[in-house]
Amino acid sequence: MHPHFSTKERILSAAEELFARHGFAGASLRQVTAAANVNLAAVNYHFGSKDNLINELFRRRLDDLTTRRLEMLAQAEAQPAPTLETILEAFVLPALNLAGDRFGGSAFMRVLARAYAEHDQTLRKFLSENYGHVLKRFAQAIRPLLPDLGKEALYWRLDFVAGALTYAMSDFGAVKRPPGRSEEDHRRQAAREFVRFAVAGLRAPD
Amino acid sequence: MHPHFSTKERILSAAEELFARHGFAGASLRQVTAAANVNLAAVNYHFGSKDNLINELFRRRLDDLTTRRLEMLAQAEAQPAPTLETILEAFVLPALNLAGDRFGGSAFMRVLARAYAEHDQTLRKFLSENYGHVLKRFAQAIRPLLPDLGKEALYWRLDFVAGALTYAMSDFGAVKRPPGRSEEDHRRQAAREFVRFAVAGLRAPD
DNA sequence: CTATCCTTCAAACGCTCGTTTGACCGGACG
DNA sequence: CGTCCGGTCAAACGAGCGTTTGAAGGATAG
Repeated sequence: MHPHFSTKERILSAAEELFARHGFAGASLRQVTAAANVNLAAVNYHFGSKDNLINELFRRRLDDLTTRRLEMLAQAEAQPAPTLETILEAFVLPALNLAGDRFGGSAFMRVLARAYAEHDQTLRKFLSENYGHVLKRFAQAIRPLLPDLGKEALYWRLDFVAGALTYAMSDFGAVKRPPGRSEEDHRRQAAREFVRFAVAGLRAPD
Repeated sequence: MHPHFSTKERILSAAEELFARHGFAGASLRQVTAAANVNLAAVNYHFGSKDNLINELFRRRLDDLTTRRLEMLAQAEAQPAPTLETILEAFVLPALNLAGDRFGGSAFMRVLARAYAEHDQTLRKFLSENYGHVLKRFAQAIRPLLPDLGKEALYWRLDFVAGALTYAMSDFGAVKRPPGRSEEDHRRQAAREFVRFAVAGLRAPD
């Protein structure tokens, strides 16, 4: 990789870290450009506005993430007898790999958790229009594997699963990484625990 | 709006709604005081600062919530053979009652969801210092009922349970109340679905 | 060489932010 | 009566906000 990062890339990375830490309204463009060692006006030159910078920040990561998720889902469904585990792993593992990305991936996961809590219309509209189909696609894949579950009960539980995943990704919880364990192992452990928990919860008798 | 409420209460309620919608940094004191029909300076007079207003906002709801949770937990443990279901109900029902509170309860749940995404030190420190003991208390109660589960796995799963509950109860979940059903019944149904899901998830093999 | 285009820069534009100030009101109390 | 005092008020404070501007690089093409 080229040792020198472009102005756009440095802005995106700095914004990712600062938005993760202080929120979209809480981190200013002056903080972002200072952290990126870039002139203040560069944001409006390259991205047009702060709102659009936020959109591009999501696009940079989510395009790749959704592609990989749908690829893994297709692989899972191509097998003769798809299991709930493999489908949930298709959802979780790409996010896990992104979170483990060498530069900024985990910061992006925290930004994503903020986006879920965000009720502001602009960002929610952008995300649901561009990436809303992925969740529906996974819901369709899970439905035939839980034939005894009522439609309403399934929706309840998918809500619970989404909440638990978001919560786990935002790294706020009581579980701290033990001193002797690597960050990589900690994430892998989280994914293992999550899939096990979610599968059992979804399979509970109606 | 509600002229018989005190200035402090009107500020807290307006702040709850606006912080839920726009975040702590995204909603200004001018918006809050305008919505509360109160002078701008009233916030600093009654609360000292915006940060402290946020703290008091959490204190108003969480003091009562944790008290009721611990009361119900004590009742569950007083029975000859406590079950996972009754213990989880002690955690869930008070939160659901709060969410269904006639004025502002659901807005507070959305604020709470934002607090989970918040990585800023001030709010996190306040919450963990004042209310962190509750989750530990429930963990102690649940532990003997899941003797085969490792300590770390238990904490992971309680994290998932708390996250699922929080996100399910802020109103951006998929499940809306059907027209023919009362709010009370809807809440009861939600509790049933959640406890069933959470019990199965906790009981998953380690 | 000059001309062109893309990018960077310091400076400034209105505007909104959280907070502070000092005056003013109205009931309580001697 | 006058004094006090918790509460409310309009106004202002300095700082920081997102965005815009116009000039200045710097590489490339003719």
